[in-house]
Amino acid sequence: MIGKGLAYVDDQSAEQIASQKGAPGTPGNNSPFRERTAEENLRLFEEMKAGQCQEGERVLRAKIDMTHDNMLMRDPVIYRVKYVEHHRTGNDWVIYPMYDFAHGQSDSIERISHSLCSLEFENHRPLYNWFIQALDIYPSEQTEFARLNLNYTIMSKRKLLRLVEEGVVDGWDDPRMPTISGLRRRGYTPESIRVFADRVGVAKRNNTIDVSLLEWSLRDDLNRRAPRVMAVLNPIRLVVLNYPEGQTEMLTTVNNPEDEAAGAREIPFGRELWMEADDFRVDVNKKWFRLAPGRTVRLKSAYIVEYADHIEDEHGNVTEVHVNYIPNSRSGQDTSGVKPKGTLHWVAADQAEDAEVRLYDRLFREASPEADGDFMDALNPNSLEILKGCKVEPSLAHAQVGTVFQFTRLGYFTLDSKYSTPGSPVFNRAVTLKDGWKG
RNA sequence: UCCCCGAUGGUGUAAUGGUAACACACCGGUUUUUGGUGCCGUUUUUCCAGGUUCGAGUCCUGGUCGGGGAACCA
Repeated sequence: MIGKGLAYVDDQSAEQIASQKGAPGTPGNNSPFRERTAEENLRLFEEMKAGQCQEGERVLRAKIDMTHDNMLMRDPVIYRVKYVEHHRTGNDWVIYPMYDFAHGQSDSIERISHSLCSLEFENHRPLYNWFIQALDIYPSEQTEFARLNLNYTIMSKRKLLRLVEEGVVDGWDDPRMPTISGLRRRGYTPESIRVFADRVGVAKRNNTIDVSLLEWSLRDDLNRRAPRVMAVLNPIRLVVLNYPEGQTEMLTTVNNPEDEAAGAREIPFGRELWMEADDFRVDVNKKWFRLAPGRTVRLKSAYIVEYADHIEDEHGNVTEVHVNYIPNSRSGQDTSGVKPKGTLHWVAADQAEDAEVRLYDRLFREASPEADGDFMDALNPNSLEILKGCKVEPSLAHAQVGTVFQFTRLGYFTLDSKYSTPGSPVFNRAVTLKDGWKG
C-alpha cells in the first residue's frame, strides 16, 4: 500500500491527528505529512517496525479522503507502535495493526465468503472493502446483523467484565452470567440454547428478547428429559401420627411422567418426614390447596394425609406438622375414594441427604439495566439466595455434574461444578417451574 | 448540521405485489397424584402522509420516530 501511494507515515501526535479529523458534517484537513514519497514512507515505516520510534511518535495511515462523509474513511490509522509483550511473538514485533485494517485480512486469509458481525460495524464496511481492494486480496463480504439482547441482563463483554472484576459475580462462569460457561453451570442444556436461538431468529433491527423465552426453551427441553426427584428446600418436620413407629416401606415412583422409558425407582417412606415450610399455613382461603388445619393432601407417590396438629416456636413459626394417613390411599392402589386438591413433595427424615441449594434470580432489577445511568445501580441485590440444610432424597447422593433434575414442584436443578464436593452437594437452580398459583 | 441503518401485536420473528401468521408472554377454560406437562380458547399488529397498481406490510417520494457514526479501542 505504501508503494501504491495508499498509505503514509504521520509524525503527528494523536491529539493533532484528532483535531484535523473534522466532525460529522464538517470536513477534516490533510496532515502535513500526507504527501511524503513512497521511499520516505517505506524507510520510516521500517524504522517503526525496527523499534526505532517511541510509542505515539509515528503511525502509518491509510490515504483515503479527509473530507469523506464517513468519519472512518478520513485517513484511518493502520499501524501504531506499542512496546508490549505479545503472547506469541514476545517482544520481537512492536507495531500493531488497528482492528479495521486487520479484520478484512484475517477473513480473507481464511477465505471467509460471508463475514458476519453486529450492527455497530455498518459504518465500517466501506473501510473493510477499501482495504480489501487496496490490498487486492480475496474479497470477503461483511454483513451486519443485530446483536441478541436480553432483558434483565447485559450482554456487552466489556460491561460483563466489570461485574467480574468488581466481584459482583463469581466469575465468567457465575450461573447468573449470560455466558456459555455461566449457562452451562446454571444447568442450561445445549439443546435448549439452540432452540432458543431458532425461536429468536436473525434480523437487522435492534431487539430485546424476553428472558422468558430463554427460560421456556430450557423448561421445554428438560420437561421431557429431566428425571424427577424430591427435595425439600425449607424443611419442617412432618409426623404421621398413626404410622407405626420404626416402620419404613419402599414406594415406587416414576422417574419421568413424560418419558416411560425413564423407568421407576424406589423411595423410602416412614413416620417422620420433611415437608416444605411453604406448604403449610394456618390461615388460608378456599384457593389454598396445600396443608392447613382441617385440610387433606396427597403426599406425592405415597399416601393421603389429613391434618391433626402443629407445633409453633416462640416466634409463632411452625416447626412441626402432625397428620394421620389413610392406609388404603397408597399411590397406585388407592381405594379410599378421597380426592385431595393438593399434592405435596416430601423426603423421609432419617434417610434424607443434606444439601446446599443456590437459588438464582435475574441479575438486574430493571428490564433495561443500561437505560438510565450506571447499570451497576440496577443490580438485583437478591439475585443469589443460598439455602443450607436442605433435605434431598437418598438417590441424589449419586448425582453427577451435568445431569439436570427436576425437584418436584420446585424447578430444575443441577449439581454445581465449582462448589459441590463428594458428601456435601451444592445444587444450582437452573429455572423454576412455571407457577400457576396466584396466592 | 452531515453520513449510515432500521420501523409488522406486550416481546421477537414470518408473509413470489394477492386472506397478515408462528412462538414466547398475558388472560380464561379443561385434564392432572407436580398449582408442572398436555389440550382448547380470548385479547392485541403492518409508524405517518402522499403516489404507482385491479390490488401495497412489500414498490416510489416525503416526513416522523429509534439506533449507530469523531479512539494510536474492538
